[in-house]
Amino acid sequence: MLTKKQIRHCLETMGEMFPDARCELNHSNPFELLIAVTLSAQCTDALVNKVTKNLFQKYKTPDDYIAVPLEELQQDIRSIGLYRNKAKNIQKLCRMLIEEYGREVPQTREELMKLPGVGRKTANVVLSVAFGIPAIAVDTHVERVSKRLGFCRYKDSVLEVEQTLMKKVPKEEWSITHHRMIFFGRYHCKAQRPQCEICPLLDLCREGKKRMKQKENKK
DNA sequence: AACTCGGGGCA
DNA sequence: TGCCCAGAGTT
Repeated sequence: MLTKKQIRHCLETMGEMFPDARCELNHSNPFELLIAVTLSAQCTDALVNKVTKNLFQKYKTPDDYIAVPLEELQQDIRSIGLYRNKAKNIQKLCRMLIEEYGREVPQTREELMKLPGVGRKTANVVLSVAFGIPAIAVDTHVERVSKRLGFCRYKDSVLEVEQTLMKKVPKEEWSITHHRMIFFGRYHCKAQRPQCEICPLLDLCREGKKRMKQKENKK
């Protein structure tokens, strides 16, 4: 496990590697962000943005989403995987916003997670990106990077990864931290072919050192 | 903890 | 073709 100081160094380096790290999902208000993040599960944000470009022209409010038949909304997001369930969830979610939350996106994790299709990760993205409330959204990238570098233990659950990060990173940096780790994970510390050879963090990365040693033995 | 949903993008 | 993608819900 890395120390707080080492983790800080890692995060700063990631910030230098990806100075523009931020949420890339199209949105102009919390409601649109909520829809976009819900759609983004298990698919790339580029694809989500392609769909929401037209979607947000047609649907502005929760009422708009439930005014059409389910089949129509499904067709409108058809190019995204899992679109049947996602369309169903969005309509259910919009009904809840109308009936229980006065058409406003709730601003607590507990309430957000009551919405269908909204888990802990989505709730944390909405909190931090839409409302500026400190949160660390742990997706596959954040989890993988945390485990490879040694921010946490290999066996940690997603929730444990989040709790460890919150403990080791100052609150003011939670939001930027998850974006930096996501960019680092997506473009550099990839799931398939991590670029350890050119990684500025190789010296303190337990997985990287292991991989480089294995490579050395093969020669 | 394991399984399922799922079309598009990329090697 | 095969494999993965800014997960969530159910068993």
